[in-house]
Parts: sequence; structure tokens; C-alpha cells
Amino acid sequence: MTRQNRGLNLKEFLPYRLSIVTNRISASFARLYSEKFNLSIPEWRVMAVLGQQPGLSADQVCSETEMDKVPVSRAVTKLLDKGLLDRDFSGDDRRRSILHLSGAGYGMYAQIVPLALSYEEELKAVLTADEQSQLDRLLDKLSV
Amino acid sequence: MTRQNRGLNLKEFLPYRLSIVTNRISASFARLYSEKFNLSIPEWRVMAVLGQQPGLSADQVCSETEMDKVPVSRAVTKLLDKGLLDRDFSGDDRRRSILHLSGAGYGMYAQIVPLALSYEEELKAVLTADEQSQLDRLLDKLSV
DNA sequence: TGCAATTAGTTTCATTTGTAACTATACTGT
DNA sequence: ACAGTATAGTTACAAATGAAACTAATTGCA
Repeated sequence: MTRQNRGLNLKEFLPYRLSIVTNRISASFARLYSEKFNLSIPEWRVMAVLGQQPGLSADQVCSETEMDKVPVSRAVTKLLDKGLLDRDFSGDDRRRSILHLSGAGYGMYAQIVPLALSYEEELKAVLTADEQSQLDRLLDKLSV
Repeated sequence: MTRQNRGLNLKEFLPYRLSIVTNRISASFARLYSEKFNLSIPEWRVMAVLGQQPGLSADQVCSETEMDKVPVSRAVTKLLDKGLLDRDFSGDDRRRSILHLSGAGYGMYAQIVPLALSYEEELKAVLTADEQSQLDRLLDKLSV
């Protein structure tokens, strides 16, 4: 009843609202690390997941981050070039890579993490504690 | 305290969670209309906003949708080619376009709207009524 | 007036992105 | 053991994207 049915009110349409909010947030966070550290979004994502779970294969990075394998492969190549990543190949299966942040990679990662956390704090600061846990719960439920 | 401070737990990191959820939702909704109606995401967005607010200029479409003017310009060109859009230019300011869905455009729009609404219903179905209003509220607060 | 600065929209060009094809390795069933 | 299939990762190609340059029209103000 509250919704007109001759048209679609974009500003109330959930997929649209989510994408506006998310794009703004991603873009401003990306500006933070891309300006200072010259990392693309896929590069940062790969570093972020390897910082937390060292030794993943490229394939596992794909499933962890829900990225396509092509951008992952390219990001890995660039990070190797920049010396931020070390790569071995599994003895068991020589197709399978084993990826670690290098010393320099960890150094950069350790600088970005606090930026990320304080950016997140800033975002969450507009919400009460209750609202923050509501948001967690809602995102879980929407992540089917 | 609940957060390790040597690393960043991606799965709990708000910008990351938002982007995973949003990308999944956008992609599956886009599949819905792109398969059936052969519209790109920017094309659909332009149609969606003009269906609701006929007579906007390209520039106003940009600010309504938060899209860049280049993709808007290209989407408008394609929609004109496909006969889904009519364009006039303002008498007051002949740079300024006045965009309307054509008859065919409205026809297509009228078919997509119910798809969109039922897709949204499906999404919201995993949430209780309370949670739905919480979500509205949270998105508002995050849309600073 | 008239000329510099703005604005709406388009085009150009370089970069990014994804689909599909490809290489190399490993697994499966006979 | 080996032919067929599957998997990890890369490369090639085509389409989408955005920054910057451009065109055309309008505004501001000396």
C-alpha cells in the first residue's frame, strides 16, 4: 500500500540503495590506500586476505574474496613485480601456488590495517551499538 | 577486544561485507533484466529514473543515479537508437536535454518494474518486518 | 556590447574488466 | 599404463569504463 505500483521508486529500491551506499564507501576507502600506497582494489584485496591467511593458493584467494580468477592472477603478477608477495608452488600439485606477503608486503599491510580499522570506526560512529549489531545481523541474513 | 589487532578480519570488515552482499544482489538482479530485455546496467538505470521522473536532463539523471556523465551519455545514445527514449532540447537552454521514455520504453519499463519489485520482495523475505525497517534506517544513516 | 568563465553533453584515448581460449599438471576409470 | 576429463593459472581479445579534451550554448560582468 505504501508503494506506488505504477512505477518504481528508485530511492526506496533496496538493490539500488545498497549499491549507492556501498559504492560510496568502497570508493572513499579505496582512495585512502590507493593514493598512499598505489594499490588497485584487486591488489589490496589479495593482500588483505593473504595478511590474514598466509599460504593460500590463487584459487583459494578467488573463493575467499569472490573475485574472478583473472583479476586475481593479474593482481598477483603485479604484487610479485612490486616485491610485495612471494610465491611458491606446491610440491604435491605443481599447478597450485602458495602465496605469502613478503617482508615489504607485510610492512605495507601493517600500515594499511590501522587505516582500514579507523575508517571502519568512522563509518560505524554514525550508528549506536545496537544499530551496529543489527547491521551485522542483517548483512548475515542477506548473505544467503 | 573482540577484534584481533595484528590483522584485519576481512569477513567482519564492514566495507568488504557490504560490497560482497551488494555485488551479489546487483549481479543477480542485472541478470534478470539483461537477459530478457538486453539492457546494460547503465541503460536500465537511466530508464528506471526516467520512468519515475520524466523530463529530466542527462545532467539530472547523473545526479539522481550518481553515475558519471560519460556512461549516462552513452546509455542515452543507445536507448535513443533502440527507440526506447525520446529526446528534446530545452527552449530556454538549448544545451539541456529533456528525456522521456518513448511508448516502447514505457512498455518495457512496465514489464521490468514488477520483476524488480518481486525480486526485492524475495530479498526482503529473509527478513522480519522489524528487520526490514531496521535496514531502511541503517541505510539512511550510512548514506551521509 | 563583448569576452572570459561555466555548463551540458559528446568524443577520444588509455586503462580495466571479463569471457573464452589456452597451457600445464593432476586425477579417473578401465 | 593411458585416454579422457578436470583443475590451476595465464593469455588474448573484446567490451566497458573513466579522465581529459573537445564542442556548443549560456552566463557574468567590465
